Amino acid sequence: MDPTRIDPIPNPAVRRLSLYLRQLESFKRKDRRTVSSKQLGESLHLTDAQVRKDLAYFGQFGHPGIGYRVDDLIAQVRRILGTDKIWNVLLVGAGNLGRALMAYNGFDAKGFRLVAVFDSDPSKIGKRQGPFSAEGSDASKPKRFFVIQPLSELKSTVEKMGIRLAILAVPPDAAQELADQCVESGIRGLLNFAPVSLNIPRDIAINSVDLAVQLEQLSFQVNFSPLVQLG
Amino acid sequence: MDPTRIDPIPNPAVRRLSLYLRQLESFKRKDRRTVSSKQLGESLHLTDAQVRKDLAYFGQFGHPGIGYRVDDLIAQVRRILGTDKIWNVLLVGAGNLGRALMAYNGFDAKGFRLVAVFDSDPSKIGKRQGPFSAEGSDASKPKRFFVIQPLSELKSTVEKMGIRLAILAVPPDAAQELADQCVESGIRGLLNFAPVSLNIPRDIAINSVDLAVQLEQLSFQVNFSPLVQLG
DNA sequence: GGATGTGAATGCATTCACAGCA
DNA sequence: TGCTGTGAATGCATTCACATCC
Repeated sequence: MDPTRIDPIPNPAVRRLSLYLRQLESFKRKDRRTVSSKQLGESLHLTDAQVRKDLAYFGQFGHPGIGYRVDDLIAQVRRILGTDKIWNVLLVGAGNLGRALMAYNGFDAKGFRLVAVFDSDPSKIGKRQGPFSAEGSDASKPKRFFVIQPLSELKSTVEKMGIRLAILAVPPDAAQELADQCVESGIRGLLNFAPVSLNIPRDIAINSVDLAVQLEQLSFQVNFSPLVQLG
Repeated sequence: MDPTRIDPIPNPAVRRLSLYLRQLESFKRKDRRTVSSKQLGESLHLTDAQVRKDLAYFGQFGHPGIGYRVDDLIAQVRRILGTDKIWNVLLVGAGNLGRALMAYNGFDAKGFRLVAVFDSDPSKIGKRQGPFSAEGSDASKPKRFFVIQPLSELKSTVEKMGIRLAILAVPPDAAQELADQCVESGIRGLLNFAPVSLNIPRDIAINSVDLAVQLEQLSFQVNFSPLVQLG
């Protein structure tokens, strides 16, 4: 009817896209040149049909009789996910988790760069965190460090550095208030580690990681998965 | 046909159960005595029908005209998730993320207790980590610390302490090998923070958290959500 | 009135199965 | 032969709508 109507893309397909990318990068490290939907699927415990359908939502990337060329597909998936360009990311919260995130240096290879850290605790403002050296990785890499900024500088920093993504690693009580400040400052996507449900405008992307929730899921599965039939 | 056949429980329903619990605990802190499916749903951006159906998979917990009694429902959901009893949890990996997890003290209130930490790095073995004091929380609480154990003690510790859950916070290259060791030691559920797809037996529960995947999902949504129609 | 629990209806996502291409 | 891309069929999950109860 409406020719401008685009086929809806299943959310689960987008989630799997990230897994395909991760797996493809692993294949590339092993110098694999091509991979079939069957092989890619098996490595992730998915069916070949699932893999083909997911990728086909976004274009025709495969070659009948051959499979998918690893390099090409990596480039395509990065483009689709938007990580072919670098995203500047900020962090709110310089507590235990925040420090672990600052020290984590797997961001850059994935297209994300942590560029600023904020905290509301006056005793932390202005303090330098780092330098962080890569654990178990090339020690000759340039060491990074961060100077903790006050929230009063949030908006200006977001604008100055063109930051669109924020990671929230703060106590639960403070999370909503700080999420609001991020949104007001122009942030377009939030990764929330606080164990609370945040209210944010519909046009802002959000993703939450709650450690307790993850463990509870394991608890349930370990206890009851053999007894109750899971769907 | 088969009277022993139990209605399959949708996986998404189990995931939401954890969110209901979190939200109910928040309502309890605000001294709410009862809550309706509509109110609980709105706080999590879900429909009331969704909430009722999810809870009804597990029993009849509500009261027509009243709603759900907060205390009762908390107890029921905890029982369903299996967190009415304490789970001993071990951690593999005393790196940056591992240290953040050791310092995190939100476990206990949720029914999980971190009781042992392992690392393969000989220079870390025997070292004490901590004491950890609760940030922004009651400083009078007993301070905890951990002595890093070698992997050779994994199995005996799992057996001695009745540990069934493990958190894997290790580099990607080591993750599969260490997951295997956990399984061999009797671990029944794994929470994996390494950015790799693990192969484990079907009867072992697994849950993975990959920071890059989370950020990629945001990247996609921010870039294309207004353009492409998401399902 | 105000709320639950639940079959029935709808809407999504996955899988099947096969035409078509290298 | 080996593999993709894709309509059609199936299987799940969500929503509707209403009988039922406080």
